[in-house]
Parts: sequence; C-alpha cells; structure tokens
Amino acid sequence: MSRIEDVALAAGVSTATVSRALRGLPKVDERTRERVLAAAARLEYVASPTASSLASGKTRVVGVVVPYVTRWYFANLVAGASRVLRAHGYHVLLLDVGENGPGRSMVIDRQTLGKRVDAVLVLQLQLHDIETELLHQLRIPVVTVGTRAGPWGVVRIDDVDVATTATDHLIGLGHTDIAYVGGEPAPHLDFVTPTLRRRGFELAMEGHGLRVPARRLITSDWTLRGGLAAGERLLQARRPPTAVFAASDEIAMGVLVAARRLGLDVPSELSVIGIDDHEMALAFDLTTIRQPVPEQGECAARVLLQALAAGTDVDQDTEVLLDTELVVRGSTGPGHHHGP
Amino acid sequence: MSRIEDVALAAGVSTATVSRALRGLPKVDERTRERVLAAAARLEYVASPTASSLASGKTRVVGVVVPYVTRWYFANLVAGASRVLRAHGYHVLLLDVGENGPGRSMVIDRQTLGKRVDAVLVLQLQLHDIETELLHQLRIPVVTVGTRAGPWGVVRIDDVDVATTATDHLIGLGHTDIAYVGGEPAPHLDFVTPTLRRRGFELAMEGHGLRVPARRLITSDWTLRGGLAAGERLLQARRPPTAVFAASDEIAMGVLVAARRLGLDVPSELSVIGIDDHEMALAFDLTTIRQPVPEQGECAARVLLQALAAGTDVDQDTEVLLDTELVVRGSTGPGHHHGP
DNA sequence: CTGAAAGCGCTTACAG
DNA sequence: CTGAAAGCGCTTACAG
Repeated sequence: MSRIEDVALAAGVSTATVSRALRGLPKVDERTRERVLAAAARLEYVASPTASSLASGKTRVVGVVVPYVTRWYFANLVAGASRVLRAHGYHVLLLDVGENGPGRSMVIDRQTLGKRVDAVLVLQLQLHDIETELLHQLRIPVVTVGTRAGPWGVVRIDDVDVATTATDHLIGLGHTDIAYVGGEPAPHLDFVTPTLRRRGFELAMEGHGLRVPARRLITSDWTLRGGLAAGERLLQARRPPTAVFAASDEIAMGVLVAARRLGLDVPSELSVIGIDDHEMALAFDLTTIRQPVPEQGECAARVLLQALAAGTDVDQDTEVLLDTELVVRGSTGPGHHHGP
Repeated sequence: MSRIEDVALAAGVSTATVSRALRGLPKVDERTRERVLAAAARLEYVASPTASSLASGKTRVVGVVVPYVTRWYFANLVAGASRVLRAHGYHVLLLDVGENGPGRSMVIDRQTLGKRVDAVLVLQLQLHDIETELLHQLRIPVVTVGTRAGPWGVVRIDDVDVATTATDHLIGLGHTDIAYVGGEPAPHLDFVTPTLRRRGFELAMEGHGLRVPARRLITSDWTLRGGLAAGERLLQARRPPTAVFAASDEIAMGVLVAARRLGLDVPSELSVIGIDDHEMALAFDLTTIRQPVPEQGECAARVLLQALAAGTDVDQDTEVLLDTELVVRGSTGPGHHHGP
C-alpha cells in the first residue's frame, strides 16, 4: 500500500502538503489540492490510521462498553451508537464485558483503553471505583447510558417515573395485589436500574395506600427464562397476585409463559406489564412502557461527538432524558378482587 | 502516562530491553526482567498500542463485519467471537453494516480496514467482487461464518441438510401441503442462506414426490414482523397449507402469531417449524432445528487466531461444519389432509 | 544477554 | 500557501 511519500512524489509537493490537502485543511491552494487528490486517488492512498494516530494523538475510535451484547436492549443501543459514530468517521471498539465475572476486569483497564480510544460510551454498567478513576485519568470524553455512573454526561429515561406509570396503570385497572419482578444482575454487573424501577413501584403503591409485602418483590435475571422461573414461583403460591409489573419486557414475557403453563387466563386472571416495547412485545400482546432504545445510543454518540469536535470533556451536568410512552395491549385488564 | 523511556530510565536499561522484557521474549536475564517488570508496574506503564502497531505492523484488532447486530443470531455470533478474541488479547472492531444501503459501502473498504485490523471475520454477508478483492489485497487472515463468501475459511452449518431435516419432519407427520417462508434480505445484503434452505426444502419435497407450487414459496425479511405478514398472507388464502417451514425461528414465531390472530389451532390446524432454537423458541413452544450460534462465533475466532499465531493465511480449504439437532416441541403435529 | 540506532508513516509547529 | 525537520512511542535487525 502506498505511503504519503509516494503521493508527495507523484504530486510534486511535500508530505506536509499532502497531509493538509487530504484532510481538507485551509490554506492549501485549490490547484495544489486537486493535484494531490488526483495523485492519492491514482495510488489508492489511504493514510495509515496507526501512523496518524501516533502523530496526532487521535485514534478516531470510540470504546463501547456493554454488559452483554446479546440482550435486545444492548444490541439496539450498540446499533444506534454505531450508526451515528460511523457516519462521523469514528469506529467502534466493542468491549463486551460478557456473562463471566472474570471478563469484567479485562475491559475497563489501562491495558485495554489506554491510548486506544478517543472516547468511551458506557452502557448501563455501574462502575467500580477503580474503573471510574481510570476513566478519569484517561482524560477523554465519557458518556453513560441508562444511569449516572460517575461525573460524566448521561442519556437515560426516568426509571422511577416509568415504574410509577406502569404501576399506576395496574392500580387504575383495580389491582391492589401487585408483584414486582425485577432484574437481578450477575454480581459483577452492578446495575442500579432494577433498584430504581422497584422504588418507582413502591412509591406508586404507597401513594395509593397499598402495602408491598416482601414476597411480592421477586428478583430475576433479565431474560425470558428468568421471568418464567419467577412467574412460576409467584403464580403457584396459594394466593397469587392479580397483576405483575416486570422490570423488562423479556421478564414479562417469561411471566406470561408461566401463566400460560399454569393455565391462567391473561388478563382476566392475571395482568402483566413490562418495560421496553421489545420487538417481540407485539407477539405477546404485551402492555408495556415503550422506551426509545436505538435513539438513546444515537443520542449518547452525538453527545460524545460534540465533545470530541470541541476538544473538551463532556459537561458532567449533561443529562438527556428521553420520553417514554405507555402502550396498552391485551396483557392488562381489570383485576379480580380477593376478599379481605 | 509514562513512556517506555521512563521505564528504561527507572530500571537502568535500554528501551529495547524494556520492550523485550515486557513482551516475555526469550534471551532476557531473569533478574533484568524482574527489575523491568517492577519499574513498569510502579509507573503503571502500558505500551502505547498505536506506537507498537506502527513499529510492528500488528494492531491486535480483529474486524467483525456484521449485517445487523440487533438480530439474535448475529448478536450471539459476535458475543462468541468477542469472548474468544479478548481471551487471546485481541480487540473487536465492530463493523455493523446496518439496515441502510449506503452504510454498506463504508464498511468493507480500504479506508476502514486498511492497516487497522490484523484479521477480519465476515458474518453471513455475501461479498461484492470489489470487497473480495480488497480483502485479498489486505493480505490478512479472513474467515467467514455461515456461508462461503470467497477463498477463505468458513465455519457454518449445512443449510441444505438442515432444511431437508425440517421438511422431512413435517412430511413424516403426514403433511403434504407445506409452505416455505424464507428470508429475503434487503437488496444490499446478499445472503445465500435463504436460497440454500429453500433448496433443501424443495429437495425434500421432491424426494417424496410432492410438488411445490410457486404460491407456497413466500419471502419475508428475517424478523417476527416479516413472518407475521407472510403468515397472514399465506393463511388467509382459500386453501392454506397445513404446515409451514420457516427459514428462521423469528420468522416462524411471526407465522405462529398470524395463526393465533386468525384463530387457527397449532398444531391441529397448522404446524410450524423453524431454524435456530432462538432464545424465545421455548416460549412459543416452537419445534425447530437447533444450531449452535455463539459456538460458531467462537470457532471462527479460533481459526483466525491460529492463522494469526502462525503468521499465515487461513487455509482456504478450511471448512468447519457444526452439528444441528431437531428439537421437537408443540408447534408441529399430524396434519389434516385436504381432499384431492 | 544488552544497547545504539534506524525505522514504522504520519502530523505539526516553525520558517519563509 | 508550502517545505524541512522534529517528533509521536514503540520494535527490530544488527553489533557486540
């Protein structure tokens, strides 16, 4: 592959001029620029990213840290961010923390990120102190999605509000015995989201004078399988709740499968609401709170790009709150009332 | 951040020795190595990847080209590959072609890949000639997953065989009027997989002396939504088929939703089989052919790593065929027979 | 086993 | 508007 030197020779200018002309810098004579462009095209020249990174200190790569890329929510965040970043000439280094505890330590560390990326996007992960400190030392723009994880900008939805809205929907339908099934992440993945959603649930219940016994708070991982297990546990009890608020649609779908297996009719015997408006929610006729997922990735990428363009850090007060929307489908309806 | 020079000074050796000691090269005195290691640790030194790439010509980055990372299949391939690559010290540059036509041209090009990656993993994409040629010019190891896309190693399942097995299952249950709903990618994403699966379907039908009228071959995109549309079209006809073979589980789930909407009982009035054993297949009680997805990603990564370690290309005859398995659930059963 | 020096291929003040 | 030269921070023959 040709080097800048070859282009310089072919165009009859210095390498400095080639560099300037190709990057569109001002103060290059139009005719000179054209000659350089022509020579570069003829030689199929592309600047070595590695060399220009070393010289300029910029890599044009953004690290995207994701707990697990196989979840619908995360894959869509990544897709959204990746689209925007690529459109602006940035590449995505995918840092998939993965399901395994040990993996985590290898992702947000100096070895991985040092001098390798111009900025970092952290998706939902609650960072350890040592990771926060490292990101700080790196002195590069950082944005988190989903939750504030440090002194950086954040793009998110209002989880407490979302949970309150979902719970209010159930209460409005007449339900009083409502269970919460919330994500419990692997120990090494510290999300704060499930806690916020539970708090919203509890606030709504309290606001209506409803008690929430401990047995109505179930933990589950973020998968359909987890929701299924939680649902079976919950619905096989002597007195099952009449409604379930699940912290995600995948969990909610699991609860619906459990209900189907146990022969419970939805919604006459059990109402279920989730959060996300997952691609499959329609298929399950699932009532849910829609959140814009790829848009959150896109938005976070734009915030990052802005800082990158300005050569500044992301203002740590930056907080973009995206709208959510109650989508009523067939999985929720008026509830039965147990006697006192 | 400290440079190699700082470590050399602190350890009282040359930068060359630091470089050798830190990379574990032989012919370094043990005591020297220890001194260097200690100094490096004290200074929190990490070699600048950009500088060492420029000097060595190796980036320790693998480009992973994926049509869209939001599909279950692709997200799982990426997760599998990423896990193995990171375990071996390689990073993943995510090249998400995305849903938009124009995006494609920006991914497999010199601008993106030139000198930026040590190897490339291509997932399912059928490459254009110009892309094939570029990958060739790059002179780096390439492996494709899912389909042979050029003179490179491939990791895949036997799509024709899988489709035949699925079709035989339906025929074995007594079905004779079977429709195929197959993926039709966006025009710029040229998959060959749907064609292979259709061929397997047709082979099985022919093998049993069954005709396949054109109206029994339906195209659909690879989503539940696509399967739903195809299913509605198919099942609203005067004489719907008694069974459907869908080219993927997501499509199959869409067909199931269509059946439910139209009030058709599964499996007594309609049998449906898919391919994948998608995470949600269980919830739909879907009969399917299971394929190991993350394992295909892991396997492809290993083939790449082997070539990288050997400093060779991947032998273009390399072909790893992974096993699949029929998983019978409740969505298939004996079919009705229409009169002649 | 170790070091001096060249070289990887760019970008960027600094002069002019 | 353009060029000569230094410098980015490593690795790698080549000597010794």
